[in-house]
Amino acid sequence: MTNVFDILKERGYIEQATHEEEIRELLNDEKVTFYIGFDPTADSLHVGHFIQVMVMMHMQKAGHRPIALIGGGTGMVGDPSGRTDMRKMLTVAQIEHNVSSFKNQFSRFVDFSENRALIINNSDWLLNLNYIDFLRNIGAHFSVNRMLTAECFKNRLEKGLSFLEFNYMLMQSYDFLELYKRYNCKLQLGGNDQWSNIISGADLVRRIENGNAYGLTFKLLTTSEGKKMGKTESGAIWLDPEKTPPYDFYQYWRNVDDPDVENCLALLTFLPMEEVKRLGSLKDAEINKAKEILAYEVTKLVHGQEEADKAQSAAKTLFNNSGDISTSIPSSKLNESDFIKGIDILTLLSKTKLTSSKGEGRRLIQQGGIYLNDKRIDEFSQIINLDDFEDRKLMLRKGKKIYHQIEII
RNA sequence: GGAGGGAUUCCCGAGUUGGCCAAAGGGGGCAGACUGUAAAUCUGCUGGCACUGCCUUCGAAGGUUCGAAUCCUUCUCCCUCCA
Repeated sequence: MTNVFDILKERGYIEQATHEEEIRELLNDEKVTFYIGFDPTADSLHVGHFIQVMVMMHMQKAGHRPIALIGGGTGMVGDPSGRTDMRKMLTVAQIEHNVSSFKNQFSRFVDFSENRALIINNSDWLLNLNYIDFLRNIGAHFSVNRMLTAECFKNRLEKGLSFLEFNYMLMQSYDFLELYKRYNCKLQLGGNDQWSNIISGADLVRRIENGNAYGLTFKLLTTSEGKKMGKTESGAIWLDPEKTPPYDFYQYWRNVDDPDVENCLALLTFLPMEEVKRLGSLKDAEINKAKEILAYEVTKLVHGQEEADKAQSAAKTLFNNSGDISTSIPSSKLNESDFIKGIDILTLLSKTKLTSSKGEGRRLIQQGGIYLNDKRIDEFSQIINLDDFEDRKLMLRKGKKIYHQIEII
């Protein structure tokens, strides 16, 4: 069987390793308990987290034991890495709520039965630490001089860094130590923005326990231009279908830039690498096929086959006029009475949230960006009534690809 | 604690001899053209509404004035230097 390290490397996950060869051997020789930390800063995981989840799945498949460490304790402090300003402080209640949402989502991807994987909250040990003991036992091993040179603090040195956040690195390092002691966890994985925190953790385990601790970081999901992926204007792409509907989720991947297709396939699907490479090398309009597969596969992993099918057939209907109209197109149901007298288009647009104001609707119509049943609307005084419905349904479109179905009930 | 500097529309950032400021410019975003539901490019738009007009906005609250982002007072927050 192929070493999972090689698989991860081939698929392009790995960015940096503390001891590349040793880690490779370790993963080959024994069942390793490893962990990845997740700070509960929101009530759902997003696409950025998903890449870490993918790694967990790969590792678990190879027989290793993942620990999903939820940062109920570190979340109280806030990680300054990759931030130019201080994070908002979350309330204790918010954090607890987020922790439970995370737990739910993990169990969809990772098998937690019979201790094949663990989910642990670092509040278990962080919340009751004694300040003086902690300083003496842990703090003594950290050099401020060295910490200040760490990448994750550098730009914050110019912008300002609170002492609270400065401690984050110690907290995370201490997590590693605890997990090492409690579960013989030898390896910490994480996004590359965690590199400083990870090496300091491995270092701490080595100093205090004289143990073999390793760290490995993964590429962040970025576009070929280096921009972070998984964000849109309306915010992150969430794994929670309530926050990002499966159809939108599907469309996000359907629309990735050409040069990013191969990378996304490798990182976010389990398709064999030969297939990934073949799809990634398609040229011109052909690459649309690869994008369809990408969108379908990722949606299937995250939301299940049924939702993926729905999203795909909805997309095909809307863009190619083939396939079945499906419930997965964003839609609203309105009362028949609303349309007996008729409702003006601007009001309808804001009702469906397609536009955030009537002014915006007016502008879009002037510019020819609003379509009703595929016919461009050019009067913003247009009244919509029952005659515009076919089979009690009506399709609104904003721009080229944002659809909204209205159904009469 | 002391001395200075700052807070402007989604973001950055002009504007502070009071009216010509819904507020330059850039970024981002949205739409149109071109396309492959891609990128690049070009064009238009980008506070709200009952849209040739009205309303709300320039950290917060008051004040001066016919009129304030611009002047005065108090407050809040941020930054820099000093301890």
